[in-house]
Amino acid sequence: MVTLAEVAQHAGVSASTVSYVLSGKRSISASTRQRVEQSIRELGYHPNAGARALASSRSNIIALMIPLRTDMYVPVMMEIAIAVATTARTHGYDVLLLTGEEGPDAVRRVTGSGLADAMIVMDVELQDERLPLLRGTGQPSVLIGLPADTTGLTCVDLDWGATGALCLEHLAVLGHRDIAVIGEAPAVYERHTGFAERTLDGLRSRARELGLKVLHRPCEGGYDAMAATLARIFDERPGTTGFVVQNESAVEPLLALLRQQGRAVPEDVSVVAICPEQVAVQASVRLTSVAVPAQEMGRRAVEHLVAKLDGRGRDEVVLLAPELTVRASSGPAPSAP
Amino acid sequence: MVTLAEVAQHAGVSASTVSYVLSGKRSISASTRQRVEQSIRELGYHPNAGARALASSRSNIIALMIPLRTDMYVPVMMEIAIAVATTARTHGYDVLLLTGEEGPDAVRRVTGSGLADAMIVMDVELQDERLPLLRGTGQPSVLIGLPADTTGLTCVDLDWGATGALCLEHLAVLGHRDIAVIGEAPAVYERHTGFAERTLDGLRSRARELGLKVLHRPCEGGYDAMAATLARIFDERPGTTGFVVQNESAVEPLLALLRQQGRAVPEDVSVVAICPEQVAVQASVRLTSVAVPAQEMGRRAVEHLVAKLDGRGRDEVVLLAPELTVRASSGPAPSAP
DNA sequence: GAAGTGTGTCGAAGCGCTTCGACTGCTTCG
DNA sequence: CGAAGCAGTCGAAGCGCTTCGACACACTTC
Repeated sequence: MVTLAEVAQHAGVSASTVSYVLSGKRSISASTRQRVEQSIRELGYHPNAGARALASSRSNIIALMIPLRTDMYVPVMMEIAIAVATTARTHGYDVLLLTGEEGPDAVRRVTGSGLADAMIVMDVELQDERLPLLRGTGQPSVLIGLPADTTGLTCVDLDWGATGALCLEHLAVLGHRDIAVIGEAPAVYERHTGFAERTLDGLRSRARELGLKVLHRPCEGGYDAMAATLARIFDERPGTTGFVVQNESAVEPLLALLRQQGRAVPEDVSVVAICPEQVAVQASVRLTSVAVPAQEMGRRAVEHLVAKLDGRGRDEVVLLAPELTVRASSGPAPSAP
Repeated sequence: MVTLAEVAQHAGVSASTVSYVLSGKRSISASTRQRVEQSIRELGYHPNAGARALASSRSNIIALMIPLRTDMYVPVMMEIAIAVATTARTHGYDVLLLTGEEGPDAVRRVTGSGLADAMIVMDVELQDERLPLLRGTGQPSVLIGLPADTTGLTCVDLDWGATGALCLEHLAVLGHRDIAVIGEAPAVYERHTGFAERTLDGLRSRARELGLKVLHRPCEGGYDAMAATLARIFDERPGTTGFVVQNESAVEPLLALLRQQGRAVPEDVSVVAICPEQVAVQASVRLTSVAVPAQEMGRRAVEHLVAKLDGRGRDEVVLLAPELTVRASSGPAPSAP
């Protein structure tokens, strides 16, 4: 293993000079710099991470807490994680992967041990146990998701309320009056995950303003669950002509079942999905949808974190504006018989 | 920030004693141990990771390289990553997330800097650039996936050859003679990803033994691509009655298209899928399938790595035996007209 | 020409931990 | 009863780096 000292000797300078060449924190003459860089290359030197962390009390690592559960938005989570990792690298950081399993203890451990300089937390619940800890430590952190109380926190998220409203509006403009909302699995609502509730709120309040009727049904993914859910919906509200789906694994079943029942999309019923772009495009009917900007969220989270670590940036809630893309699954409501 | 020295002072012992309490590397009297543990708790002490790494030249971190691409098996990758992270924690390790982006350099960086003690590499290509590096370093590593040459490497993977053979056999036993294989996107084959090619080899060689005809077609996911692929298949081989699908995003389109064409599953054609359990169960027809044991793979990879780090364990190729679960998508071949 | 101002380099201290050898009392055994 | 062995503890060295102050030297500035 090559050390700084060996590089220094090889280049005929002192260790501190090599360090300054590496960090750029003091000016170094061009000739010395070149000599040192040459030695670094020749010897294949890599600074020891532990020593660096100890001496500088900076680990250059960002911790990322991902949910343990895989009952929703798996590809989204993955995309965020990848975006976080790659963005972090461009700023010189590595990413430590924590699963939610340890819960709040993970926050303590990472903060206390100096393992990471900062933290990104996903799958935030409205009253998340981790929040007090994050507020308490001096460590910068960014949430991907929005808790009930955001004071003293930095959050990045899609504006789910606006997303719900946008979907509703789109259907309203098309003349639909009776809307069914197919949501995530009941468990998602039970643990008060912010995005699910906010979407619903946005949807409902806009419906109230526009005088539309909204029926919300959580739904496990898959055909059987969707079939049951759909039956109940048409049972309660036979006049339903608009659907908003926020559950990737219910999208395709819904389309298949509608087809099976002889309800044409978009002639008889319109469907608007809230899902990753890929799902919307690959579905059997190209779906009018609001995409979840996963990459953007990951990137923004890291950038805010880096800003904080550099002393710039302050607590802030960043809500990304939803964008609705009209595709083939929505159209004018059938005129009443 | 609380240090070892402060704990020592608080407990009235020397720093080394506290260290030995923590590591258990020397015997400590029960009374001293208790006093120290008490102090640790009272002060909320967490050992500094950097200092530890420096002094012991062990970071207690495992690096996990995941693919940057998201053109296949995203949920599987995610499941593996989560399994790796949770298993690693039970052995006292944390996980550093690396994307394939940096390529081989990431291996050099992590190895050289002592950032991680060991490495798990996913998305292995048959002739992977990273292999020479992994063989060269003293660092233990485990591949999830199988390259062409495994000498000096430890690998964990599903036995894809056997998986292919198993699917083929199942269809053969049911009397199908003309089999179509719907594969991953062409790009996956082009970069010579081991699993895709091995599956195909296993399938084909068993087909040869049993005298069946096999037609392989790579396929991007989604309806349009699947429709084109399916048309070509029935065009070339109108007598096709068995399908093997290795591409999650082609599964549902295939089923829908078959239905649309009036071909009943499993009465007219049988479908066997190679996909995550969830996809098989949630599909519109419950699919006969071979599951990808993602969790198992992640767990095993970590356990092998930990064994190596402990000086136990040696290079070895672990192939998990595939299991085929019969569900509702496969049945006897229709007797020839 | 003395004082001030940069610029480039070095030496040494120290980050918080692990670990080795040494020491102290015991017990145990020939 | 002295030597040997062991459990339990301590002190000190050192892991590889960053960073602070000091210093040498070359310039400007009055």
